[in-house]
Amino acid sequence: MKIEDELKSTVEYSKSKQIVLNIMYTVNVITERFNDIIKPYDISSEQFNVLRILRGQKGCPANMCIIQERMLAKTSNTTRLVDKLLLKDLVTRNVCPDNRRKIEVLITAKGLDLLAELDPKVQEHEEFFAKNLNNEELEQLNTLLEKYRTK
Amino acid sequence: MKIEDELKSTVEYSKSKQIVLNIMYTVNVITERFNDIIKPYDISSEQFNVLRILRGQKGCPANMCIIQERMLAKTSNTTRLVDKLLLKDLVTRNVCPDNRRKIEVLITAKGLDLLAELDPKVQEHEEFFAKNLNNEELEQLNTLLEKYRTK
DNA sequence: GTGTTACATTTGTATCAACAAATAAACATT
DNA sequence: AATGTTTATTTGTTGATACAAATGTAACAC
Repeated sequence: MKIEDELKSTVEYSKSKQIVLNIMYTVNVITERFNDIIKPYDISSEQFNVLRILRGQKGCPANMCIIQERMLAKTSNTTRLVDKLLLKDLVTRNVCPDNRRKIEVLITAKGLDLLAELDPKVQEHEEFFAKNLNNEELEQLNTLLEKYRTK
Repeated sequence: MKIEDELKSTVEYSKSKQIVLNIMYTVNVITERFNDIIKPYDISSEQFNVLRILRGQKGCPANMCIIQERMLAKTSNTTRLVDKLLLKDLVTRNVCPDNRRKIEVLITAKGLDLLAELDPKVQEHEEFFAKNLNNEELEQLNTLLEKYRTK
């Protein structure tokens, strides 16, 4: 469905405006569905994102800087995100012995269990939309997005 | 730049995960730049969005339902968004005489002036990214996004 | 070793978003 | 005309976000 119709617009947008609104709108569609998935598990999508980053570290502790640069939304407050995860025993947080300015954050077994439980649901979510495109189209979309955001 | 590199990932993602992260990341890149533009004007991007919807009404008042269904983020609180615009004299709000459950929201001359001032900057913003793609690629990207989010 | 700068993270504050519950008017039914 | 139902909007509350300023630590110059 055209973006003008999704947003019930009476006027047609320029190509470049269409793209911006189209991407923004698509994110909201994706996010809405994703939030439904993780809602029963009592974590936010950004908290989930941090957990996934920590798992990606494969046992190697991550400091705040590393988490920040791997997060989707760079403006999020990493400290308070980790605070929340700490309260739920999904991560541990310790001052780095080599450099006391740094913080070592690690995912716990409980955190890993939660991710393992979510994995199939998250995969299903990703494939729910991806199944609308064939393999070549998926490649194209990825490539176009990469090219689009070049600064 | 590949999404894995943007997010400094050590592992490669599945195609479907790439798309989700790619779209999410691209929105953040777009939004970050857009917020820089509107920041000096002391309105949020959602407030700007509501103003644009109201201008699109071409003098015809919009009620809350109409605004809501045309907004990008359907979960936003329209009442309080309009509150903020009202405080800045960018819109007017009146009870609809025909149906007192409804509210008639109109953009003011001041609101229209603000939009007129922002128009070239917003257009420049949209074209900043769009210029990375040729006309055919822009079409393709729009089409792929539409197809992708089919439910 | 003292002072300066850079780095890593936290905290304060004000604003904004999410979701459920509440209100209030219009419409339908008997 | 009283009753229940639907529609349109608002409000309460809790939690998240954004940005600036503050804190504490390390590194380096001299």
